[in-house]
Amino acid sequence: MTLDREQVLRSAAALLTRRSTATMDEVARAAGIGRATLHRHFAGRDALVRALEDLGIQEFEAALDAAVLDEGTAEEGLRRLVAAVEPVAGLLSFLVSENQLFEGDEVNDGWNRLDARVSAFFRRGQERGELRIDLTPAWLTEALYGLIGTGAWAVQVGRVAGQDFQYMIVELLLGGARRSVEE
Amino acid sequence: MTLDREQVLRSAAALLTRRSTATMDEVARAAGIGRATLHRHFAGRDALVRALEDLGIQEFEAALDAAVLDEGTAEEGLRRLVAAVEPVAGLLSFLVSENQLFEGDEVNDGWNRLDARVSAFFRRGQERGELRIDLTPAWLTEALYGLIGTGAWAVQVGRVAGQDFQYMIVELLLGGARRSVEE
DNA sequence: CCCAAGTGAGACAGAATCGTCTCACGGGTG
DNA sequence: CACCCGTGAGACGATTCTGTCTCACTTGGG
Repeated sequence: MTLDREQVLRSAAALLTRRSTATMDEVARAAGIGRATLHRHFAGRDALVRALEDLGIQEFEAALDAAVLDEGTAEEGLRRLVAAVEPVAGLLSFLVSENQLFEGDEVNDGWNRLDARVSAFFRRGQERGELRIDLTPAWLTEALYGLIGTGAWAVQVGRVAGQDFQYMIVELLLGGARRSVEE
Repeated sequence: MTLDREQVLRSAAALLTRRSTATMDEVARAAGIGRATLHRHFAGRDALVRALEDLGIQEFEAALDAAVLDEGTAEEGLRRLVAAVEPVAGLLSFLVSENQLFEGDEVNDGWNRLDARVSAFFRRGQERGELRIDLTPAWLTEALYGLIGTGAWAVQVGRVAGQDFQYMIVELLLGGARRSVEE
């Protein structure tokens, strides 16, 4: 009887990731609830997206915590991070592309905090000599987001096997970021 | 007096890349023309997107031709490709994200042809021993698209210097794809 | 100089979506 | 068992966008 708010948000994220113009009615149908009920819990589309943001930030932050980026090498940390992030990849990629919409009007500072943590992680890797220094932490951070989004989509359409998600991303990103002897 | 169709499409791409929900009126304003004129040349939003697709495919194909991927090493080919693609990066990233919308109903086969060319390029690189074989050509292709889109956005918001666009993408992607002695 | 073609601005109806409201239904609780 | 809260379904007006049309204006060619 009582609405499962989390389940609604997850199905909404899954739908909006594929089609960001989806109707409130479609979002409701996808969640298996009525449009009226959806409006009772989220006062309009903006509120829904805001709730998705909060959920995404919260889950991404949890993934960052779970990855304990401080421990071990940069490679180990990144592998843990990507593994922890995989279940949230769809939601995350939605928010990243959605962030481009909010034209600087109100950038969620929770997002900035996450950016800072990821960026700092890459910077530490550079300082320890584990990562190349000619690729900026900001770019590595953006590239990580982009690859996660691309990977999630590639898996969804069957272009990449789901079990290869982590491997593909980490190997590609890290191989590029890792200091190479040749060259 | 006569409408510059190409210029309209470019400004439309620039706008729609940032905000895919932009109104026909906004698209017209951005192009500096009236909404009526826009409708005279593109019968509806779908036709506009279709025209953008055609333009993007055409320009990407031209970039592929200009890059002469067959000549030289995979690294040289990729550098030429990214350089040739840079001016079209915005349009390209729009189409990639837009492609996710067309839910398989009518996949432009021109797009498949381009995919095949890029994918074949990576495969040749693998067969020649220049690229790692544990990352599939399909994934490398998707990753290239993703990084181009991410890079274009990062430059647009000032997170990455515009002059670093090519370097960042090629170094990251190639470093990951290139066979590494360590490991 | 005049005319034809293309354009911009605005009006207009139709369609789609939104947000709210009402009402009947059903499960859980006292 | 009866009550009550939350829900689904649908109606409703308001808003927004769309696509088409008209009309006056500008520009370039004859």
